[in-house]
Amino acid sequence: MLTIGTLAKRTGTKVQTIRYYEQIGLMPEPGRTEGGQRRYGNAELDRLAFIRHSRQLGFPLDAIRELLDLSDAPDRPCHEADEIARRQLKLVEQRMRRLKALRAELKRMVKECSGGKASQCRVLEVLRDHSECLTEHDQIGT
Amino acid sequence: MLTIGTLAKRTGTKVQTIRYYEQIGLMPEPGRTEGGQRRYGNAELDRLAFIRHSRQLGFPLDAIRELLDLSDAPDRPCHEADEIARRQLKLVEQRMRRLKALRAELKRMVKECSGGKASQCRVLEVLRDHSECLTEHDQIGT
DNA sequence: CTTGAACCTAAAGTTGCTAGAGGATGTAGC
DNA sequence: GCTACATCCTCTAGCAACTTTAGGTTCAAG
Repeated sequence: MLTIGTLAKRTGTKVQTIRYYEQIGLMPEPGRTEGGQRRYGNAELDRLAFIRHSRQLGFPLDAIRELLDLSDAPDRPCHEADEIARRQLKLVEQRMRRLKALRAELKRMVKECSGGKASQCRVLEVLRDHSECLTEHDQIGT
Repeated sequence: MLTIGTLAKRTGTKVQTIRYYEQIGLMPEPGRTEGGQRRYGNAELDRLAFIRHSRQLGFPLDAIRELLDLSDAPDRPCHEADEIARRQLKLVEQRMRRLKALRAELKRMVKECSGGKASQCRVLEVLRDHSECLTEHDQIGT
């Protein structure tokens, strides 16, 4: 019988995150002690490890939910899992391309910083000027 | 005199986002018409362009705030701006390294999918198994 | 039996926006 | 001057995926 803290340590998750996963139905409601504390078994440990590994690969929680469902139903065809993975791969490659462009521009900025006053600073100048960059008006970050 | 919609179009921002920037103090409170609609000048257009370009480079709003302050004080030494840019560059490089590892693992998963049933699916198997991957217990996504 | 680490719930905060409701304004054409 | 109607306004809530805080309870070791 594992406490939530042990589960957390073993999977590199925060305790609160585990409770959050329970809240949104990604982890099952575990058994409790008389005093009301959660106690887990190995099945839960495995499930959480699956979730965390998937998160580390960047899968959103919704996709993980689907993957867990598939994982629980061994007779269903697996092309759905494959689909999800391919989609994720595409996203990752998109982000990589974007980051590459960003890195190039940041490198240029840093390299050309005069080290003098803000008024001559290339960093600020480059930020002020859109014209040299790929003006894709879309989202970043995620 | 520019309306908020014009400003939005010119900078590739949504109208609500501009109002949001105003709310958090990143954009100044502009003048208003008698009826209460916002009217902007070119200074505001430039400022917004600066913000958007910085966001496209992945700078968080806090960093942009600092950069704007620097930009407003031309006599301050620019090494702070340089610092911020370097920090950002480091973050970007970190993310790139991480994404590269992810891509490799995703590619492997996709390649080895048998196309059969979920019970033999490598995608699910790989997700179940942490041992082959760099088990860095830290955040992803951002 | 005491101490203190680890547990509990519930609610709010984080980042950077986006979306919707419900209504007011501005401007172009007639 | 009047009517459409695109655009503007405020306010509130929502998104992902958690994290933090507050205020209290339980468990296990010594």
